[in-house]
Amino acid sequence: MSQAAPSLPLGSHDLRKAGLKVTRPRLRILEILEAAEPHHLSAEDVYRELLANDHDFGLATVYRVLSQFETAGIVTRHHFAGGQAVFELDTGDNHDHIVCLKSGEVAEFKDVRIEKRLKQIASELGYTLTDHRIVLYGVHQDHRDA
Amino acid sequence: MSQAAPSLPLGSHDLRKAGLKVTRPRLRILEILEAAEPHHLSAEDVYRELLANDHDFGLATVYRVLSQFETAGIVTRHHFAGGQAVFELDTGDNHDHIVCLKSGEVAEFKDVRIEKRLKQIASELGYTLTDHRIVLYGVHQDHRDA
DNA sequence: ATAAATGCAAAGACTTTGCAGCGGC
DNA sequence: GCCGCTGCAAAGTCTTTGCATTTAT
Repeated sequence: MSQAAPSLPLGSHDLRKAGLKVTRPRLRILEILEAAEPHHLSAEDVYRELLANDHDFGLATVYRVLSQFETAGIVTRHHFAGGQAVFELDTGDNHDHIVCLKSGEVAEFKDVRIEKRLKQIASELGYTLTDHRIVLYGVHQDHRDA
Repeated sequence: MSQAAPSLPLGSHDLRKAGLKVTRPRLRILEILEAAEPHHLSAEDVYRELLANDHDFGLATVYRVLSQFETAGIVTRHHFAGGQAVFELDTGDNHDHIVCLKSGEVAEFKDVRIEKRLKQIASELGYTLTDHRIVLYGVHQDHRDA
């Protein structure tokens, strides 16, 4: 009987392209990142998710894979708070973030005007802009009280 | 002979205002931060500076003092690279930073247009903006080759 | 005098690394 | 079968903390 489903799991392509072997941990981590809502997960978050649904994987592997993904441009690493790094799938749209100081929630936004202006500023200072990070800190109206 | 100089070392006022005792380590750290060029020092940087010119102070004290200063609003903590935090005197002008990916140098800039726009964006998302961080990553023209 | 600040060393949080065995290709 | 990947545990880096002593007020 013929098999209609794709012969390779989703995400394999990205891994191949990055020169990474298609392994179970890597695929699962990709899945977890894709499914994540909000998009930002710490290594521990990913690890817990793995433990909950899978056989055992090592935390070290999570860190290794996330670092490899970062190098490959598959994920982006952020340092919102301080201690822990968080990772998110790099969708290529290069959005920015706003963090609620009361609830810790992270929302996303993107603004072309700002990006244009930043590029201009960099240029005025003698830099060729490669990337940028904007993090806004504020209080969301739903958490004024807290 | 009368003494024209102020009776208290520079910086004492800021410390008092913050409810912190005026101690030698705190004054020295303030001085070091004021003199720093560029403005951004890691705890280790401050520590080395202390060791070079003073009796022995502990690295733990440096961290403690910098944290207290941060709480008091005297300094701001940044996480440009990843690993190490860097500190700079909070001059109140709330400028932003651009990091050269080749040399690691950090330059500063300030742009009111961007700040206005960010405030607006936050507001549109339902947030009251408290603070923001912008870090640009690029290559300075002097380090294209490196 | 009293409470706070310091130094030291030890502990902590987060992340990376070494190595023997397992698993894609 | 080969080379890369994984798990485990150990090491690393940066930062914080406990406690006895010193210091500012």
